[in-house]
Amino acid sequence: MQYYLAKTDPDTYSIDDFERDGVTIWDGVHNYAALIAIKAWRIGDRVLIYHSQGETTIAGVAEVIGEPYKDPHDARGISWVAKLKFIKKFSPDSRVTLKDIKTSSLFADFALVKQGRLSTMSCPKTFIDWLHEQGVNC
DNA sequence: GCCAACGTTGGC
DNA sequence: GCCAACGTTGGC
Repeated sequence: MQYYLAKTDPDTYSIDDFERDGVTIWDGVHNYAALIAIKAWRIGDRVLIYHSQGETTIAGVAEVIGEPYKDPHDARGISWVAKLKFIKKFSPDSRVTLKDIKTSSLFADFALVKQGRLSTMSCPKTFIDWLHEQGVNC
């Protein structure tokens, strides 16, 4: 089971929207490097849902429940999408922030820090271990 | 194939 | 709301 991270602008689609929907098709990813991550998603993998606006935080967790497929609505045939199930959201005052991740200085090589505009990425195991140490139940 | 111009994203 | 970073596009 692999961990990934997916960014979303909470003004467009927040963890609360996701909680309400329960299941969603994760779409809107067009960037080549980000698509590599989506295409690698497999059923049972976990995806950390990250808010990329406002307080930049890890807001919750999702699970991949459908194999990725080409976005039928993308005229150019570039984008891929996959079905995600809402698992949990973290209470707003206990969320791990981008600042926390940066100040830990352990993850300077992590794409979240190094490649600011990448919208989906895989998470190194060291990062997940660190999250667990922070008390993040993911 | 290169690179300038342009558009978009994300962080603040 | 602004702007830096950087990915993408288009002209050559």
